[in-house]
Amino acid sequence: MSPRTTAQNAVIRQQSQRKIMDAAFSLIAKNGYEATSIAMIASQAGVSKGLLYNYFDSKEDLVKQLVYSIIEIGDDNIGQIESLDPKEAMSMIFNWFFTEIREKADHWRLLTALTMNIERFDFVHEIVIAKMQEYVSLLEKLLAELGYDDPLGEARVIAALFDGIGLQALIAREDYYLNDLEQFMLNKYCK
Amino acid sequence: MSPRTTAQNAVIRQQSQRKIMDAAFSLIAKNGYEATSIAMIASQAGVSKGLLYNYFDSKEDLVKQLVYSIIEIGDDNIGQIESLDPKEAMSMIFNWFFTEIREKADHWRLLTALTMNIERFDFVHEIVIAKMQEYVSLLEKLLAELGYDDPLGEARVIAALFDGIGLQALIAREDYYLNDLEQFMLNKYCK
Amino acid sequence: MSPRTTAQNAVIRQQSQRKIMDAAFSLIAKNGYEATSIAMIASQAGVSKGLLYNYFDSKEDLVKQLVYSIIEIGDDNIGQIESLDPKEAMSMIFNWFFTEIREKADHWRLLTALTMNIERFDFVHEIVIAKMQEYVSLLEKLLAELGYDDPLGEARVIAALFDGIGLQALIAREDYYLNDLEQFMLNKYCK
Amino acid sequence: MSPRTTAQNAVIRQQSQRKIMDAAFSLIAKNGYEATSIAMIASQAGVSKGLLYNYFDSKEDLVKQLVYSIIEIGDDNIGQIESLDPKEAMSMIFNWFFTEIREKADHWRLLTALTMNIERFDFVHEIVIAKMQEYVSLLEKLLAELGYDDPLGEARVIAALFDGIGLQALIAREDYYLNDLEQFMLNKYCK
DNA sequence: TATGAATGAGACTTCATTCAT
DNA sequence: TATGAATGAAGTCTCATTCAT
Repeated sequence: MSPRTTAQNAVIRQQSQRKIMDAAFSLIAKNGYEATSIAMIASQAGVSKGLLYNYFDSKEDLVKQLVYSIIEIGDDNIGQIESLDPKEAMSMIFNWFFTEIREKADHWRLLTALTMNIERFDFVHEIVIAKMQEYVSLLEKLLAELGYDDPLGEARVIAALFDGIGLQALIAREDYYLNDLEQFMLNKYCK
Repeated sequence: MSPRTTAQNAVIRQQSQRKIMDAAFSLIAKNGYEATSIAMIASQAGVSKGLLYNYFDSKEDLVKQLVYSIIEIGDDNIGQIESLDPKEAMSMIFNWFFTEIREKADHWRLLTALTMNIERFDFVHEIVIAKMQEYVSLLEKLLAELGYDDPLGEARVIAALFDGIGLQALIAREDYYLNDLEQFMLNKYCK
Repeated sequence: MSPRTTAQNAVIRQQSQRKIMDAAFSLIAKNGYEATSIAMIASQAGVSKGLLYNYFDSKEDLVKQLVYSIIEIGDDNIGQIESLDPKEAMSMIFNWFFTEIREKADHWRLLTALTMNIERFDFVHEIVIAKMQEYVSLLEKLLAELGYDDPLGEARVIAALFDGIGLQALIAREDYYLNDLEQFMLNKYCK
Repeated sequence: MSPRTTAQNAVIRQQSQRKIMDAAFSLIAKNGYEATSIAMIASQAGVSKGLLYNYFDSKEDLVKQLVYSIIEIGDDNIGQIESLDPKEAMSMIFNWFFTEIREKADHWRLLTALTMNIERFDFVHEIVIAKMQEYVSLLEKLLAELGYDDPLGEARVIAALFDGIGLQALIAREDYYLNDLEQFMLNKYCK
């Protein structure tokens, strides 16, 4: 019997990696990094502990790859926005944000949880801060075009608001008044 | 050696408990729950590990008591505010908030970090949500008195803003533009 | 009930350390470093695995302390020899060596085994080489005084002989002809 | 694709086995038995881990076969020597020994290292002792013919010397005075 | 014959907790 | 009240070995 082909192996490898990363993602998002053990991840992924180390150098490495895969997904949004007229752009940003919060709550949860762990995962920290800066700049530009008195101050407030809403949504879950907040903000900034 | 009186013992007990909780607080706020060991706490408190278990049933119990003690400290502020005129009250709340962020960053850090660990410390979760609700109600009342159109919506925004600013201040540390934000908000809501 | 006194604790600590080091010593001398697990050491010492780490930072640290304790024991012999007349001195060195081989075979075994592990325990390596050099120098001096043609060459031969006999004794155990060799060498060099 | 003939298969088998044993040899000689993993051996041999288990029952079995193959290589030397005149024979043995030490240091290293692991590889132990005995007998015969007083004692000394020099050469590496020792011994025993 | 993904026992180590004193 | 030596469960990670292909 001949051995598996390279292509077959590639498929198998990718499937296993996917299973492990999915398990790691949901568990860490729910319980945090320290409270999630390799044994739990392997068990939820339906593989042996050992296999995990075929694909990731360490628990830390697994989390890093997890973060990178999440970040990549969210990356291409800003470019599209720059060309729109300011009001539409604002409205699009808000829409994007609330959609994100609703549909990818776990991404936020994971990143927020890891950001707290500054000592160990300062690269997440760096990334998150950089992202935030980027959004503040974009908002500032739009708000200036819309004629606001203090566009930078206002942009910072909106950025803080995003973080706060994200955090609250994370904590409150089910019954959080996301819709109300969204309406309120659209009225305030995009009317 | 005459035995200690009951009163003396009570004093000793309280001092030891205080030392332990202070040590636990500063260590956990800095390094997180999982990264802080009982040995570290006992060592920094200057007591033995054994003694710690005279006063607290477990590490988890110690953290619970810690959280309760922090929450209590912050509790008596709301009462004083109710009697003021709305503008002063708003201004006082903002002032209280920014002072809190500046001077008790560690309290925030601890609570936020624990809140992430929902599975294990869901009581923190409950408390934090209840507090938030309380503040939203107070703000709503004040904003209504100040004639805002949608006082509830606005109150929720402010509450989210507080959380967001708190989170960002936590993450960004040194160079965060707290002063600018404070001025901006005072201008906006208390002028 | 009052806690143990410092002195009591010191005794307890020393006893436990002794038990652990003795167990580690005999097991590693017999099986080698890699083939001896912490679990085996703890079990033979009659303590828990955890206790071992109260006294030693790591398995490697345990071995280092083991080696240092062995080396210290053997250290004070050379000084006493220098003052004797050459023949007596030679005889004393031989006597010391054969006694050592006979009575502390396990010391030799441990050091030889670790010396093989150059990558990990190069400090043993260094120590062993330095010791060897020291002995060669001493022997050279004595042989020169005894009128040998090539005292350095002869000293090197004797040093190699010591190592060879040590190694063979290690390997052959029970039935090795140590006595015969001792007689032969005393006749040859100290007559 | 016509199936391979039995003969072709035999060739392939032997080549693969050779590659594996060569890799195992160089790695274990360098790093020791425990520090050399099956994965390393397979990788250096350019075959899969699975294939290795087609030819060897276990890691231990691989090492055994390795040792046997090394021993066999060294085996045919003694026969040739018996017919020479004693002085030439002695000189030849010495020459053979020093050549061995110089050019096949890795063989020595491997055997010595394994010999230390008596528990696990006692067969190496047995073999080495038997060899040693054989050489002692041969030397004794030659030394008797050369008229030495105590040929057995002298033979044992030479055997021990060989072991000692081998060990020291192993430990000291680069700067060891092999040449000096060789000259010294040739002068002493073959002049 | 040959591959390498997968397993699982076992290695070292940490740490909350207990208990004799 | 107070100590700290001792425990043991659980954590991360390694690696010889198996097996479907």
